[in-house]
Amino acid sequence: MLLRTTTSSIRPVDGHLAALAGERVFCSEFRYRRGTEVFGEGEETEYVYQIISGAVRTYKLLADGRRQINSFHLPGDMFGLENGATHRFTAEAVVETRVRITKRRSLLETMQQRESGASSFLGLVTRNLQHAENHMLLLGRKTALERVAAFLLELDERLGQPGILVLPMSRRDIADYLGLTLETVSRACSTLRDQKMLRFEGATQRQIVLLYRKGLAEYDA
Amino acid sequence: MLLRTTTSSIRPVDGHLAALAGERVFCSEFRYRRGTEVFGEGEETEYVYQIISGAVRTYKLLADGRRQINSFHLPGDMFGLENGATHRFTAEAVVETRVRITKRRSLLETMQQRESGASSFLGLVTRNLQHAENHMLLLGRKTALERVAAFLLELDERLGQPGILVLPMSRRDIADYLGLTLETVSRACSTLRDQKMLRFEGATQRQIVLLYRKGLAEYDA
DNA sequence: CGAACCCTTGACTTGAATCAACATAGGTGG
DNA sequence: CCACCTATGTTGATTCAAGTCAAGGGTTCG
Repeated sequence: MLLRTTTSSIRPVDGHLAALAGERVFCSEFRYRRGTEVFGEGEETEYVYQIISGAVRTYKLLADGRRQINSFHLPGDMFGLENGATHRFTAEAVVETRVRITKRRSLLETMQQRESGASSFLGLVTRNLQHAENHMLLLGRKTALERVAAFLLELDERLGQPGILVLPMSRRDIADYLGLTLETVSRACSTLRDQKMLRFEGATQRQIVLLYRKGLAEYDA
Repeated sequence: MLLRTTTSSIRPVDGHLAALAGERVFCSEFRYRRGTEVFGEGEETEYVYQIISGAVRTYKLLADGRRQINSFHLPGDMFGLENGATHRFTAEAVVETRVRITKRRSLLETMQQRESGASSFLGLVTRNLQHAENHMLLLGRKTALERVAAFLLELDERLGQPGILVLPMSRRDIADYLGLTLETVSRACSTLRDQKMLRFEGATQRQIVLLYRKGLAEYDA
């Protein structure tokens, strides 16, 4: 699945990845077209990725095609750094996405030399675990409306622009993240719109303005 | 909630916890009555625990009482060791449970002195994350029958005695782990019994003999 | 301009939840 | 040892939240 477009040959760059690993780590930039795979479940964990722009989804599949998206990765987020030798899920570009790539090996070596590096790695895994724990509560016990409200608040926090969401992912992606169907997600959004908690902006339904975050937070429970 | 019964004063013991942390770490044994809290969400992470006998559930609650059990901890398992300063969920004894307790501080210090110690801690967090990832797939996308089949296979693997399960937890606990109601869990067990995939043994419904694990694994998908 | 998506909405179906009744186990105290 | 009580578990009847099926409109892009 190497549909990568190299936009710059191997060179040192600044930013989180480089900062985390030290100046001597060399990174390169790649570009993934929407829908292309970054890595697959079971593949060797050779690289570590950081998103420059765009978005990536990581997911697991059941034999009959049912999909569960673990998480969305947005600009600034690192992903693909794992303890084991193989990836436990698939990563795909949600939209045209630029990523910074580093050899896992060189990053880990640099990490081990530094106190803060090791705790960064642990911190990364811990943050993922924490997110997973909260998501299990959502998937196991929340209603459709609560899930969608929680999703909107989560993305609102992560996308920078408070109150204004430009979602990179489709309703189907959201559904597979929240353990729902795309129709149910759509209906929940419409319900929240009717309740004046949000408003669609512009031509598409992917630009959302949050009008009453307190109300959403109450749904979030 | 300090209903602990000290069965031995502070003394060194062998076993995983001690082995992991080195001989110099002092542990003590405690006993928790069924239903008593080991630690609560938000409490300081002062101790690390390892189960000698019994079982512990860790869970999160919503405001209205809905509960999601993250995981069950069985003899040999460590729990309560976290990166942050506070626990992210509550831990309770499912049945009368004996645990070995160590001061988190002394364990972590000993860990930091050892190469293998640090990687053990990371390994622990990674295993938890991996379990959570699989559980999200279950909670988000599997049917009731698939969930119960997966649960039985998971416990079969972890309880040592292959094919023979003596469940320490109630149907309600199982339900709150699988994102179902206790009635649905009960019905699923009955269905699997009618399909000759399992058999109840003895007086209670908590002793289960797996008759056809291959069939269960197919449900697991 | 047409084709492929994406999203919404309506009608209906269904899997699991809820409500309810009952059986049995296990613990307690007389 | 038995009578009682509370926990727990099963099963049946019914309801309901979310899934499925279907139609139609809007955007995007080759």
